[in-house]
Amino acid sequence: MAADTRTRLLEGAFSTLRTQGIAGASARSIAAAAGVNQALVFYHFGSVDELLAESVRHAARRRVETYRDRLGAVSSLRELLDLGRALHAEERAEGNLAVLAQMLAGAQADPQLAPATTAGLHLWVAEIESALGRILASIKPARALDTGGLARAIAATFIGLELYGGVDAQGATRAVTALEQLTSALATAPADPAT
Amino acid sequence: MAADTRTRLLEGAFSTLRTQGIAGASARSIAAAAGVNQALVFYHFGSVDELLAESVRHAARRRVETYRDRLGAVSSLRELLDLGRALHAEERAEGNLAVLAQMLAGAQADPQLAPATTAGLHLWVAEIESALGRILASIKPARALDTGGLARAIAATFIGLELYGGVDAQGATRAVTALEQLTSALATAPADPAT
DNA sequence: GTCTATAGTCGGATAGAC
DNA sequence: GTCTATCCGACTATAGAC
Repeated sequence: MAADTRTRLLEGAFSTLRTQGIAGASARSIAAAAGVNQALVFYHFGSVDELLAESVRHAARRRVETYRDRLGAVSSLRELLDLGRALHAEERAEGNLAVLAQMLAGAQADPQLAPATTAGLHLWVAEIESALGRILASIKPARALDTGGLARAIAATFIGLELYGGVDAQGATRAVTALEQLTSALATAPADPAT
Repeated sequence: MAADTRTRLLEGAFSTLRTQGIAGASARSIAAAAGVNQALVFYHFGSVDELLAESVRHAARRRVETYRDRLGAVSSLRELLDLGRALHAEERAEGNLAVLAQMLAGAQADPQLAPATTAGLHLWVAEIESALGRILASIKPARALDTGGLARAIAATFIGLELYGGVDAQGATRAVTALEQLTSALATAPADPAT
C-alpha cells in the first residue's frame, strides 16, 4: 500500500477503468482513485490516454508470467480445459477482463488506445496458442486446425462473455456452462483417437 | 432523408455510437450528427441515456424482423452455419454489432443503459436459439446441449470478435476463419448420424 | 515531485423567445 | 417544436509556487 505516485496512478487507472468504464476514466476520477493530485497524471504520463495504455501494459505484464508455468504443465485436452476455466475465473475476479473489454471498446474510436490494448490481449493469445498448439498436435482430427486463430477466437469470446455478464449475469453463466458442455463432449468423444 | 427530428436524433445517436463510441456519445455530438439543435435531445428524450436506449431499440426492431423469415427457412446445420455467416457479415456492415458492443461497454458502469442493451441483444439470442433448437434436435449427439446457453455464447462471441476486429482486423479474420473450420468439421464429421 | 490555481473547452440540462 | 442563450459542473492541460 501507499506505493510511489506513479504506481498509484497506474493502479488507480486500472480500478477506475474497472468500475467507471472507459467513459468515466478521466484524469480527475483516476487521480481520486489513486489518492493523488490530478495534475500528476500529466506530469507522469503526459496524457490520460498514455496513462491508460501504460496501465494495461503494467497489469498484463505481471499476470501472464504466472500463467506460463501453469499452462506449460498441461498435457491433455482435459487438463487444458480445466486450467482454462480456472484462469478465466481468476481473470474475471481480478478485473483484468473487464478492463481489457473497456479498453477495447475505447480503442474503437480512439486509435491511441489501440496499440497497448492489442498488446495486452496478445499476451493472452500467445499463451493460449502455445498451450493449444501443444495439446492439439497430439490429437489427430485436430491437426488441421489453426491454433492461432482458435486462440484469438477464445480470447474474443472471453471478452464478449465478460461484457454480456455485466448486463445479464445469469445468461452469461448459462453461456459458459453450455460452452463447457460442448468442449467437454468434444474432448471425450471424437478426441481420444490420438496420433 | 430529412425525416422528422425524433427519427433523425435516433439515427444520429446510432451513427455517433458507431463512430465515436460510448465515450463520445454526448448530446452535442449526437445533435450534430443528426443536424439538429442540441436542446432537442432533452426535449424529445429527456436525457442522453434515454436517447441511446431508444436508439438501440429502434435499430433492433427493424432488423430482426428481416431475419425471422430467413432463419425459419433453414433446415440443416450446414445451412444454419452459412446463414449465420451471412447475417454476421450484414450486421457488421450495418454497424449493429459495433453499436451493441459500445452500449454493452457503457452499460457496465451505467445501469440506465443496461435494460435496452439486454433487450437488443436478446432479440438476436432468441432468433439464434430458435433456429439452433430446431436444427440440433435432429442431431442425436447434440440433444443434450442447452441451445439457449449456446445462443448466448454465440452472441457474446460476435460481440467479442467485433471489438477485437477494431484493434486487429487481421487477427479477427483469422479467428472467424478458425471457428468456421471448426464448426464446419463438426457439422460433417460426427453430426451426420442423425435421429 | 507535488501542490494550487487557472485557462479554456466541452459536457448535461434548463429557461424562455419565437 | 425548434431555436438561442445560459448556468454550471467536469474535463484536459499548463503555469508557477513550494
